[in-house]
Formats: sequence, structure tokens, C-alpha cells
Amino acid sequence: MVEALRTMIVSGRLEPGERLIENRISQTLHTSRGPVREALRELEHEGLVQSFPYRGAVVLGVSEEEVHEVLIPIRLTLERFAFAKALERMSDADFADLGKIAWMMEEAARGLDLQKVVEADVSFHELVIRRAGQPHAVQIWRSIAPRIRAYFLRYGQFRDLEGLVGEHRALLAALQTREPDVVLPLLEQHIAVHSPL
Amino acid sequence: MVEALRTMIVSGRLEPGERLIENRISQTLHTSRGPVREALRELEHEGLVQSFPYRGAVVLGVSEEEVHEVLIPIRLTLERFAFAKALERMSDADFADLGKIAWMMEEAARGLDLQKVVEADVSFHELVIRRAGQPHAVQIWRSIAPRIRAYFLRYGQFRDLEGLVGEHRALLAALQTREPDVVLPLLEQHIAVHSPL
DNA sequence: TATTTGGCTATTGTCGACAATCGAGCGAGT
DNA sequence: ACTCGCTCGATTGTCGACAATAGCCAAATA
Repeated sequence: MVEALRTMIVSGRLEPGERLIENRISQTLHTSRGPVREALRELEHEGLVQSFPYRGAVVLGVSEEEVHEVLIPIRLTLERFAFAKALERMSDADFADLGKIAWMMEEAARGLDLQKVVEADVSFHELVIRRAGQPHAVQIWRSIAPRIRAYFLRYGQFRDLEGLVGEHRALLAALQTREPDVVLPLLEQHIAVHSPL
Repeated sequence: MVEALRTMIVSGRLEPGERLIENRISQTLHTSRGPVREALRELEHEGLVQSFPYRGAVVLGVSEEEVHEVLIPIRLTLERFAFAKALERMSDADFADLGKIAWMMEEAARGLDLQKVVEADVSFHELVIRRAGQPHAVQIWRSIAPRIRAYFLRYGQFRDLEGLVGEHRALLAALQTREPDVVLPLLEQHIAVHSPL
């Protein structure tokens, strides 16, 4: 139920600056104001929404500058650590899961379904970060990823989806070598180039 | 009202692993479950609490490894950017405010009031970050700072409080020169040495 | 004895109603 | 014309009651 509202915003159906009235949302979503409030708070913590006491909430935009100068560098710091940490801890089952995600991404790319591609992309990275075994790393990832995703879905023109799939396949292969010197350079290039996801 | 619960946790009155039952909390805080729920969600987004559907929430600990290998590096990335950005935008009134905070910190340090010292420390950094004019930077800071603060208050023994004050005075002076080459090295050293805050 | 099934309790999730607050618009006085 | 204060509508903040769920324990069963 929270998910519904988030996708409404992340997918860009709501424009930045648009007001979010709890009552109206609760009606269109056929629920009460309680869950809506929680969803709004969650989105606020994800930086997609800003709310003012007694005055409501508005959809927040993401500037290119902020993405490139704040979100991406932080993401890089986070993932560099998480990937290095996860290397030793990934099981064969994990690699299989990553392969499955890569496959789903490929399917979505073939169908030009940008939404699904991005979704798979996020899952891929989140799975690795989870395997780092550091709860706070996951926590921070969750608070940053939605913004990058929103930026990509809103302003990102259709890029080289096939190439994106290839990069994740390469990342997976690199992870399987369990060699930091192989994984980290690849990761940095992956994040820097395809800046958003 | 949210603040009350947060300080209960951050200040270490609640042990990691302790269960947080909405009903009990709402009673001890003389409020209803609604605000308590919101507070818990907020704390969850700040990484101080973890909650499981239909099973409640527990206080989360912060491991030394996570602080040093995740939170501090991310904080460094964030502040490096924010300070550089804020340099050009700080007004004399801002410098005056920073001076006031430094003074309050000194008072607290003299009285060995660790809680107040840390509070002033956080304010100092948040003010500069706010002046960077990048909403998302502030957002991320808010989601990271409470954890570092909690770590410091819980496990950090009384350190060189006077020295800490001095470092902030130096930071302020550096900011007033508006020279990145002066500020950034000082900042990096400040964060790295006094690892928490 | 091991296992499953059923109810029971503690706790969170959801709802609708009411209270508090903010800002806009309006009118009176200068 | 301008400012001050007031009322009023829109919206969020708070509350108490009820519904849904997960985990536990005992009883029934093989």
C-alpha cells in the first residue's frame, strides 16, 4: 500500500512541486489517512517529498547537480565498501540469484520496459549490498537509491539498455572471481559512466 | 513529541536489542499510538531502530566497524562536498551563528556535559551543510548523524572535549578565509581523527 | 514420543472522528 | 489607500476503537 504511492511519485506521474493532500490520496488509493501518512513520511526520508507542519507536502525534484555531486559520490563510497565486503561472503545461491536478476533485466531491456530494467538494476545492487552483512549500509542504500531511480526515470532518456545489461553480467562475473582488484575498478566505472544506475 | 523518544534512544537509556512496544511507549509519553508510530518510523529511517511487520521494533546497536567503514567515509564524502559548496555562500550572520554554537560548545565542555557538547557539534556541521543549498545533502546528513551521535554517546568515553572545541574554532576561522585549500584538509583531519563527530 | 492442529494472547495495522493550526480573504478603522 | 485584526475554510495532528496477524502453548493424534 505504501508501494503504490511511492511508484506514483518515482515513476514521474506526479510532477515536482505538486501538492500531496493526505485526504485526496487516501481516497484515490482506497485506504485511510493513516497508511498515507506513513507513506509520505517514508518518501520524505527518501528525499522524494518535503512536508511542512500543518501545511502539507510537495513532490521534490532532483537537480542534476545534486545527483552528480552528492548522490553519485556517496553511492560510490557506499558500494565500494559493500562490494568489497560482500566478495568473501557471497554463496553460489547468491550468484544464481544475481544471474536471475540479470536475466530479468535482459528481458525487460528487450521489451524496452525502462521501469522494469531500472527495478532489476536496483535489485542487483541491493542484493550485493545486503550480502555485505552491514545493516546500516543497506539502510543508507535504501535512502539514496529511490532518488537516483527517480532521476533516471524522469530525466534519463532511453540509453543503451543492452549495454547496461552487459555491464551487470560483467559485474557478476567479476564478483565470482572474488578478486577485489577485478571487481572494484569495474564497479567504479559502472557507476561513474551510467551515472544514474 | 518525536524528539522525546529519539533522545531516549540516542542518549542510550534504551539498550540495543530492547523491544519497543507502541502501547507502552505511548503511555509513558502520555500520547497516543499515532505519534509513537511516526517516531518509530523516523528512527527506523535513521537506522536506530529496526521493525518487523506485526512483530514490533527493537533498538539497533551500531558496531564500531560500521561506524568506521561506512558511516564515517560517507560522512566525509558528504561534508567535503557541502563545505566546499557552502564556502562561497556563507554570510557574516552565518559566521556569527557558528561562533555562537562554538561558544555554547565551550560552555558545555567546561561543564563536562557530553550531551550538550555533542548537540552543539551536530548543529555546527548541520548549519554549514544547510548553507550548501542542496536539500538532499541535508537530508542525507540527517539520516546519518543520529547514528554517529548515538555511537559517540554510547561507547565514546570522555575524550578531549576542549580539543574538540578548539577544532571547531579552527574550522570556523578556516571557513572565513573562504579558501578551499585551507578548509578541506582541516575538515578531513577533523572528521578522521575525532572519528565520531 | 514426535507432530500437527487449534485456539489464545500480545502486538501491530487500519479506520473514522475530532482537535489544532495555518493562511487567505474580508472588513473596519485610520 | 493602507494596516490591523477577525473569521473561516482547508489541511494536518491526535485520539480511541476495532481488525488482522504472528508466535506460543496445550491438546489431540499417529
